[in-house]
Parts: sequence; C-alpha cells; structure tokens
Amino acid sequence: MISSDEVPQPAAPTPSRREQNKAATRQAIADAALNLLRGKGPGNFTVEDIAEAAGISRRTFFNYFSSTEAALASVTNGFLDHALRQFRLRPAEEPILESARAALMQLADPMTVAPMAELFTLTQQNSSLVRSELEAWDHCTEQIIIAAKERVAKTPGAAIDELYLRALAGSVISCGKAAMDVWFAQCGADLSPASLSVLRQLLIDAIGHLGAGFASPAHSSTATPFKDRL
Amino acid sequence: MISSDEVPQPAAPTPSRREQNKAATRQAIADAALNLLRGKGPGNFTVEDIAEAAGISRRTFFNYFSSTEAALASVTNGFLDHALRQFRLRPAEEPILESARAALMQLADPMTVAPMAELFTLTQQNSSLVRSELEAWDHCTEQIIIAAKERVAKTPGAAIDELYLRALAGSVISCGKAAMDVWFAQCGADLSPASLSVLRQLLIDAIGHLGAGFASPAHSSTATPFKDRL
DNA sequence: TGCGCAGAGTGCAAAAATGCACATAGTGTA
DNA sequence: TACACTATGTGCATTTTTGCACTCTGCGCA
Repeated sequence: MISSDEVPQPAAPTPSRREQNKAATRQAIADAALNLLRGKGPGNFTVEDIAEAAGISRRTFFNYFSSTEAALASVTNGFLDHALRQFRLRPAEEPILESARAALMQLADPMTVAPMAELFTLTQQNSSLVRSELEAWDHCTEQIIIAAKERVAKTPGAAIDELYLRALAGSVISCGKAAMDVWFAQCGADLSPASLSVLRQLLIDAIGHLGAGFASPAHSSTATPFKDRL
Repeated sequence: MISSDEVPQPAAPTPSRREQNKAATRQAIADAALNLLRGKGPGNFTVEDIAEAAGISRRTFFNYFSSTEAALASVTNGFLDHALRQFRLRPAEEPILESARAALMQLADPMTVAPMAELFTLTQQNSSLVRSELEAWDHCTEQIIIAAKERVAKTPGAAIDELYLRALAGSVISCGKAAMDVWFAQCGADLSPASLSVLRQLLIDAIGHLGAGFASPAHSSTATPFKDRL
C-alpha cells in the first residue's frame, strides 16, 4: 500500500468560546430533531418542539436552520463534512482517487455512521426529507470540487480542467452514495464490525470501478480483495 | 398536629426561555465551582477554570457572581431559598413559629441537603469560605424578615413590630443553623434515612426550644418525641 | 527593593439569543 | 365560501454573552 488511511492531525487550536457555543447549539438542534423524528415520525413535530427540546427559542432555531428539514440534513452534512475534512488532510501529491478512497474509508466508523444510518432509515419514506438529503450530497460535491481545485492550485504548472474536476467530484460522491445505499439495503442500521467491514469493501469496490473506468460490470461484489485495487 | 408539612403548590407558569437559561447558567456555574472545590480543594482553581467547566466565558461568570466565593455561596443560598419558598407557601393565619418549623423541615430532604452537606464538609477549614457561608445565612434572615412583614401586612389591624420580627427571624435562622451544625458534627455528609431523621428531630427540637423560650436547657437531644412539641 | 506575572474584577462594543409582532400558508369546519 | 386555528418564516428591538483591553493586587524572585 502506497499510503496509509491515517494522516497526522495538525492539532486544533481550541476554538473560541463563541465558536464552541455555536457548534454546541447546532449539535443540540440536530440531536433534538433526530430524537423527535425517532420518537414521533416525520411530520409529527414542529419547529417549536425542536427548539424546546434543544433548550433554545424558536427564533434561535431559525438563526441556525431555515427549516426542520435543513436541521435534519445537517446530520448528513456533518457526516459528509467528516469525509471532506479527511480529504483535505491527504497529501497534495497523492492521486485524487486514492485520496477519495481514503477519505470515504473514514466514514466506515461506528461513531460517524451511527446518526447517518438512523437518519437514513427514518427518512427513506418521506420524499421531502429524501430531497433535502440529496441536497446535502450535492453540497458535498461542490465542496469537493473546491477542495480539489485548491489541491491542483498547489501543484505548479498544473492547469485546472473544470469539466474534469466536476465530473470527478460528482462521480466520487456518487460512488460514496451508491456504497451507502447498497450498504443500507443490505445491512440496515447494523453497526457491527462485520457490517462496517461490508461498508468498507463496498466503498473500495465503488471507487475501484471508478478507477478502472467501469471496465468489467460483471460480478465485483464484496469479495474483491483489497490488494487488487489501486 | 394542627397543620401538615405539605402545602399544595400554586403551579409554576413555565418561566420564559430567558429565565430558564439564566437559571441553568447559574446552576452550571455553581455545579462547576462545587466540582472544582471537590476535585482540587479550596484556593486551587481560578475563576477561569470555573467558567471553562461551566461552558461560559470568564466575563459571563462575573455577570452572575462577583467572586468564586459568591458562586459557592449560591449553593447555600439555593438551599436556604428552598426553605424560604416553603415559608411563603404557608397559610398567613398560621403561627409564625409553626410555619418556620414546617419550612425548615423541608430541608431534611436528600436532594436538598446533598449539595449543602458536601459544601459544608469542604469549606469548614477555609475561613474565607466560611465567612461567605455566614453571609448567605444572614441574607436569608433578611429575606425571612421581608416575608414575615408581608405576612403581617396581610393580617388586618396588625401592626408591624420591627424589633419583634427581626429578633424572631434571626432566632429562627439561628435555630436552623444550629441544627445543621450539630447534624454535620454528628453525622457528617451522611444522607441515609436515619441521618435525615436525626436532622429532622434536631430542627424540631431547636424550634421547640425557641417556642418554649428556652425554658429547660437540660437534656433535650434527639430522643424527644415529636408529639411533645408545639 | 524592583520586576515580572498570574489572577481578580470592570468598562465597552460586537455578536448571539430572545420576545414579539406580523405576513403567509395549509387545514378543518360551520 | 368564510372563518378560526395552527404552524412557518422574518424584521426588529431588547437582553445576554463574549472578547478585549485595561487596572489593581499579591507573590515569587533576582
């Protein structure tokens, strides 16, 4: 293996109290919304309920999110941001596909996927919620494009091919989403090591297909050994 | 027994979000201070530590309390406020001494005395902290005087005798404090039912002495049966 | 003695949270 | 249809929290 999936963290300079509070509030709202979704089902609770459960006023809720759906989408956003952060941490000289693979691999972690898995099972039936989930994936695509551009800009003499980048980013996200979809369908919200290993393999396979130009659409499945990829 | 120790609560009209937040912050500060006192001992932590543990800024701490000691004293204040609230709930026509007895009796409750008991054991050695505790008791005395005046004002034709009220309030508080002191000395921070029953009896006895004009300073102790009092 | 420093406490302006009023939209109902 | 009612979303004034820059005091140390 050329590079590890782990990259040394550049140390976080303890955000200001303001930043911490905002992050905590944001998180409290997302948690409250997810709890209510779990307890009452989609459409059976109001913004006021969320605010109350989060310990803030209704007005403050709207200072953070434009709607209930936006609040729930923040769970997905948080999930995807995690991957994005990992992507940014990869060395600039690494092939982008390999960086993407490593970043996506970080998602197969219990703490990370848990809220996402639950949200997925709870929103699958509700078209409105599913739509806002898609928006989150799309937003992440845009972020990846930006991150990729930054990386290319670091490499002297390399020109930015807009189409190439956008197609690549979109494809990578699609592969990630496809892996998640298949995983949910196969394993549900199961977070056992075995299930997570399946997710990992799905992610690897999906990126593998992408890297191979989708050469052999035949079997693939989760049996493909890791060493055969990139 | 003429009247019960329990009085129907007039129902709390859910305070505003602002009120709730302020109360929560106040409580968080007091808890953080008590935790640090427990963990590091008096004098071994700063206002900044408290603020950090409470999840607020140092400046905000000073918006609530003027010093570390004031924050710790709020534990005592909360304890005494509880008794004061009970006092205010008693019917106006009840003899004041009986109201006081009933109010003090409410203090012999595990949830109520727990923080107080711990604070007591932790501050006993520190003169500065003990002083601010005394201030809290004194503050409570003033509050009782106010509450008693309000009660007298409710009774038509009754004149307010300043000296009588002040002497009475001070004496009642002294009796309460004496009972607590003896209890701590006897039982430490023990919160078992047996220990709380001792506290109850001490409170009853102390008020009993007061009601009897301190007639017989002889034995008393915790053996005195309840029915012999008031 | 003088100096550096950590911590207490305060004034002030910027930022965040809140209450409140209002416009709007959907829903059940007489 | 008209009306009451509930919930969303927003504008604005007020209150609270925060960051920052002080001042002041006590303490260790050269």
